[in-house]
Amino acid sequence: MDLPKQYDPQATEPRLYERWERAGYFHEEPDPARPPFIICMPPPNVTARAHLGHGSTYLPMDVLTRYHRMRGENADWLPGVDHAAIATEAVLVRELAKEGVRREDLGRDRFFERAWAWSRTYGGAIEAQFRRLGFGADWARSRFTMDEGLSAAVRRVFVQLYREGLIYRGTRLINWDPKAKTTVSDAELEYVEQDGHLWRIRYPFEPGGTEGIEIATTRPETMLADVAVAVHPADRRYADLVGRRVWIPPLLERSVPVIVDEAVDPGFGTGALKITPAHDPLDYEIGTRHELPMPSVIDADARIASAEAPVGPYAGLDRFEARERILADLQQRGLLVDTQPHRHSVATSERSGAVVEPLLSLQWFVKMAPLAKPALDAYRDGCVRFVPPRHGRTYEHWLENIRDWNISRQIWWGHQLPVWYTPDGREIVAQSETEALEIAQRQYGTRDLTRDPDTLDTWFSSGLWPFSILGWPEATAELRCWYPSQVLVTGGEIIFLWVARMVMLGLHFMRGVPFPDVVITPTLFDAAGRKMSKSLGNVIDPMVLAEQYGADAFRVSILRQMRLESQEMRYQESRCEEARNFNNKIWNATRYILALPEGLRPAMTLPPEDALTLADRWILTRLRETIVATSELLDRYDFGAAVETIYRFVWYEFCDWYVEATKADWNRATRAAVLSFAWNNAMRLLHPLAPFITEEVWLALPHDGQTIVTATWPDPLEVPAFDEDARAFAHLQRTVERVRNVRAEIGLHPRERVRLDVPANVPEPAAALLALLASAEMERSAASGDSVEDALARVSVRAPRGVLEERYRKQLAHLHAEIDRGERKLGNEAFVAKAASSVVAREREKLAAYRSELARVEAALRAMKEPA
RNA sequence: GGGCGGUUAGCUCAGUGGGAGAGCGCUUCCUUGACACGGAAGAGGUCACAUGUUCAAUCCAUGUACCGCCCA
Repeated sequence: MDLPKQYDPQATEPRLYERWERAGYFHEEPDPARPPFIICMPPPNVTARAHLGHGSTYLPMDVLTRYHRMRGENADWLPGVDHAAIATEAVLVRELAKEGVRREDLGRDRFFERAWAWSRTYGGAIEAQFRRLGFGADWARSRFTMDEGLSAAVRRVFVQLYREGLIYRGTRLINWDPKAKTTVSDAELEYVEQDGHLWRIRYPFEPGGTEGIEIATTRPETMLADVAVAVHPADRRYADLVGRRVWIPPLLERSVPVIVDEAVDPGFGTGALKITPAHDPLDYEIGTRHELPMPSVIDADARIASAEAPVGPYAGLDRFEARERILADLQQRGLLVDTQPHRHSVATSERSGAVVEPLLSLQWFVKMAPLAKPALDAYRDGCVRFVPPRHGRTYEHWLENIRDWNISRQIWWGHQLPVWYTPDGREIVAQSETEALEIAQRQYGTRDLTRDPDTLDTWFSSGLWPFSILGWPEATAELRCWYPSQVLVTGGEIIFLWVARMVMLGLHFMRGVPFPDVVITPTLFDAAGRKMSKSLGNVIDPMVLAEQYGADAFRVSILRQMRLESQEMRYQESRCEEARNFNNKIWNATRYILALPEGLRPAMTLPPEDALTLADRWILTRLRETIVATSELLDRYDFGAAVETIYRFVWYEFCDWYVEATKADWNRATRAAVLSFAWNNAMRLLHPLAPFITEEVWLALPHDGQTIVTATWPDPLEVPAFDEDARAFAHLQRTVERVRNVRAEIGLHPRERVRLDVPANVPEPAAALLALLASAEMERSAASGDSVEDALARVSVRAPRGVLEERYRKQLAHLHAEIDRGERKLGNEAFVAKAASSVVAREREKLAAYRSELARVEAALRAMKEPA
């Protein structure tokens, strides 16, 4: 076989993936005879393109599914796409605007058709990218949150929760996104630090008066809707002002009372807080407590407008224009006392980036407390476990401070509420229009219904994901076998947005948690520790990396950096290069094996144990240990350590030592079988992490079956281990290093041979190996030392006296220091008395070893000084 | 303001109550018949700081400083 010197992933990867998918290796049917291993893919947005973050979040799922598939489980990774209501609608509205068309001109039905068409076109894009990265999801089962089945599940859940009293309609303070013209939930806010101002403003006791109370605010435009000024009850500065009335500037057309409330922070600003219940969450709470009126002065376009309070000349102004005008007027009236720069967090919409305006509005809500309780209990009872565990705190904290969830959105793309109204405003909630009409006829004697135009928050449908994609509410085999799934893998930022809601809804509708384990993956940053963002220009496109270095290299580069406990990960592109080099190393080791002159037998069997050489025994022992360690690490979701373990075995043990050892003549009889056996096993261990190159190599070597994808996971019991021989080989390694060390000190050219005196009781194969690996010529000297290890330690290098003497002196200094340390430690009565006996014993052993080493070095030094 | 995490070699990060580690980078040598996307040898760290617990602390506890994430 003639293989190129360098591995070419670009030519290999797409070809292999196509074959895998066509052969259906990623597809499974529910099979109660085997343990299930199910992962529901967090559905990426239909608008999304693969970015580096998908690497850290989605790669572990692929690794786990592939690993469990190889273990013979009923393993399936269920993919899908989310309809991303606000983001998609924004894209479509922009597209329409280019054609000069408004959403309303098109009409709801045609808009909906267009959104569907758009989703069909772009929804596949990210799945194609995932394929390029080697993700082995069961694409035939891919679902879209807008599919008919999933939509039916959404209606069913809405109707049931409504009938249970867990969904209601009411007027509450909500977060209004004035750009997207819709509500957004608390969880969709992003708090952005901004430079603003803190203005001190005097509210006079009399219009035109100079006496009054000073308040501090960052939002003067909301003054128009003020209904009170509040101070802390214990704040003595204002005690005698409580109960008085002050006039609201700048119009001075209304007066409001000074009240007390515990929620006021006396240390912030002046300690006096203006209360605007209709435009601030804290003020809303205070207003509710004190039963204050709640006039609104800002409309859905974020402009000043009101029928409930005078807004004077500001009517029609944008909220930020109004702020400037009001400040100017306050200044003119002498009511603006002070202006300070002030940095604070401003709530913005995650989707549109607009500054969110709290508004009072009639909306639909889910009553969360009754759903949160079981979700909290499930966590506390250990039915839901977070990895790493500390993330459980976030989950707990959110559920303990749960607030009702605003689920209605004023957009068209999404699941329209299954709610109809009679002409006199009674609400009917039903699975279908037919059912709604029946109810209307029966209860209210009318068939004149209007459907609520709002749609549901996208997260409402994703909350049902773990069972809706299995066919719920139909009683499918998938639902029976595959609920709950085995593990959820996702990013920390959606623990409450998504994870907690899935648990709540899973418990409520399926009577069980949707997954026992939740693995939270780290957030990706650039090498300098900055978040990746387009504006910073530091984003790295995984597709570019895959093209440049290969998908395997990209995968290994990410997985290798993942640490179980860390919450952030700095990505360095150099890691990708290293991983590519690693793949090239694998490739070339394979070339070596395939080019062995004696050839490979097609069957993958090991020679009889008594034929195995020292090196064979060592690499097989290490292989077994590596299999055990890798399996344990994958079971614990410790991907970084798993990669590291295999990496070490492949490069530093198999390639650097074993392959080199097989170049010795005495190793010829067994090497072909051991090389192909160990390499076959190593490829299987590595396959979940780097699927492509392992398949390519596995197919080229002796193997059983059609593909490594469904090959069995290596079994440590099928690999013989020889602990004692492995230790002897390790001693040989140390001896080789020692000799190389001296060579370097002498400055010997690599091709020049160094001469060694090797004690006669070092067995011939070991001596030959030593000579090969250290590039030495040996002469046998008298047997010495009572074990092979000891004899190896007595191997001596022939080198100029000065070099050796220098070397011995360094060794002596080191040994004296170690012996001194050990003697002091063992001489300490407290240590011997109180330390664990095993620790003391180990110290004694170490001391004895150092002493005999010292004797050996001293003898060598003496022998060298004696004239021959 | 609340919660959580980090500070170990130039960089990115492992790690353990008992002799400081890896990869990259750096220095020197090497086109040895798998691989220069390679091989060999080497330099480099008072494990942020302070106090405490302990026979023993980089590791445990408390505090300080700085950095970051999430939430309000």
